[in-house]
Amino acid sequence: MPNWFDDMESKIPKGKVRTRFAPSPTGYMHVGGLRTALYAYLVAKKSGGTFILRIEDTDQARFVEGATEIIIKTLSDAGMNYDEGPDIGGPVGPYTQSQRRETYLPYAELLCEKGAAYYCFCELDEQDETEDSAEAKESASKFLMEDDPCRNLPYEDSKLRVQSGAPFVIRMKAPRDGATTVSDMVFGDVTTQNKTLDDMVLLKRDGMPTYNFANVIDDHLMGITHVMRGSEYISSTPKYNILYEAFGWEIPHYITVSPVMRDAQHKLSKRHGDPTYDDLISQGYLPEALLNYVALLGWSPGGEREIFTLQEMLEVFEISGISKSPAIFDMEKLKHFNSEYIRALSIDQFTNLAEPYIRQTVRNEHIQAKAIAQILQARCEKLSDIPEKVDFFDELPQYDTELYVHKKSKTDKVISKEMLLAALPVLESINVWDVDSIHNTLIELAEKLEVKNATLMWPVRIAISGKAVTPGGAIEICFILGKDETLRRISVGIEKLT
RNA sequence: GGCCCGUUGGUCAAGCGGUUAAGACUCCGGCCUUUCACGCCGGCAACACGAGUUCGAGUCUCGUACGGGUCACCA
Repeated sequence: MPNWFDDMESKIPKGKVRTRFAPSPTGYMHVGGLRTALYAYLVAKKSGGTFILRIEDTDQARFVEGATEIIIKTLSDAGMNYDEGPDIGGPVGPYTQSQRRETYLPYAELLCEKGAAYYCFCELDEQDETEDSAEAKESASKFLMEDDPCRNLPYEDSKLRVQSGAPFVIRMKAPRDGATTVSDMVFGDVTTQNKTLDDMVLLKRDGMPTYNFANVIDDHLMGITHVMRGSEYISSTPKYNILYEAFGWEIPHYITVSPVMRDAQHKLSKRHGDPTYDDLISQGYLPEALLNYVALLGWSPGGEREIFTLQEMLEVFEISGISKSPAIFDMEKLKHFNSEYIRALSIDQFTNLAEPYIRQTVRNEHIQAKAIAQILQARCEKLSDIPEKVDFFDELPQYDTELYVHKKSKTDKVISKEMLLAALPVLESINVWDVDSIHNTLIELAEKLEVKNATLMWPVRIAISGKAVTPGGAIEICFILGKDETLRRISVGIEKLT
């Protein structure tokens, strides 16, 4: 038994909740991962506990440059600050598994000594890497379910072979009879017959632990009290329990969450073209909105309320509200959350966020981004929609005169031309070009002409925007465009209608 | 295929043996409005199926169907 273990334990505060988000650094953060992180964060912080980030990079072949940084940045953008992690350290570090390499072997050997694991010298390389076929898998697992010849090797003999330099892996010696019951805070008690458990590898030939083993060791060493992870791991949990028991360690609380799906049969996956966290952000979704939406995929606070800040979630989050069934990610609903969050922004916040998007198509310096932002805010679902919505400010698009025909406003091409002809001189006579004077002038004109406001406003808006749908009405657009450009566009309209 | 898990409207979901089975998104009407949107009002739409248990079942039990997970020296 490595004697520093006890020291390690004394560094962990007693009686406090400790959770961890333990992603493998793949180079991106997926939506499901964000949700797992969120739940882990909430469980810890709700009770004043500790939230830890641990990087699970035991697969050396999968190293991705900068992947850890992406995870760190995402967590920080989303406001989920961790108390211990690879970049900030902590009492039970390091927090990157590849840096804890030497930690695992002694524990695996301890298990061998205790007879709960064994050295295995079998060569299984043939069906390595490329072999993915069901047949290969079947034959491999068949082999494992049969008694591995190494399983019953006397411990001393194995030890000798190891010392002589023979390559080996260490496998867990799963019990062949009895049953193991796992208590999960979401799924309840799940009982598995031990004979269905395989002798999973604990330590790989390269000396690195497998994911499962590293998880057990690190969760214990780091004092994790609540283990949060996806349901894909639920069937290996009985093996975890057997390991914990072999060590004589306390079994943590398991909180298993079902996957976030693209549709009824497929998980959300980057491979299949589903957006990652970063994709969504660059599509103009707000981190807060995404976090809020994702929280509700698979968890419900029970009431009718749906909008929660991270702080507010902390107050209402309950593990009992987590659902067992998978949830399908619905982009439409995300959009709804996003527009709610956009509308809740102050005008300055929104202007700051929107300006870069506005400037993608509106290059004219005379046009105020803030003025556009003002009329845009209530009709913006996501930021990336903005350039296309405001492009007409820069340049009057080519448009079809059919746009002047609108039944509800009682306009057709003939009436529209009359309206524009009437509007031109009165607009020209305005001295102070502000919203009020434009408004008053046009309303007066409509009265004078004895037409409803819409009959006048519709053609004006079409003439100055060239679009059927615009952010804001005719008056705001006239104002933003400025007097000269407004008059010019109206003249263009008159010509088009002639 | 073995083992494990799940199943309330198109989607997210509330419900914990007695309800007219919430709410949100989407969609469709209507109102408001200078368009669209926002907002407000209204509408369509669900307990997978079959047996039990019970006075009574979306809620409990068992089967069936469908879906998911897992069965790697990947995580």
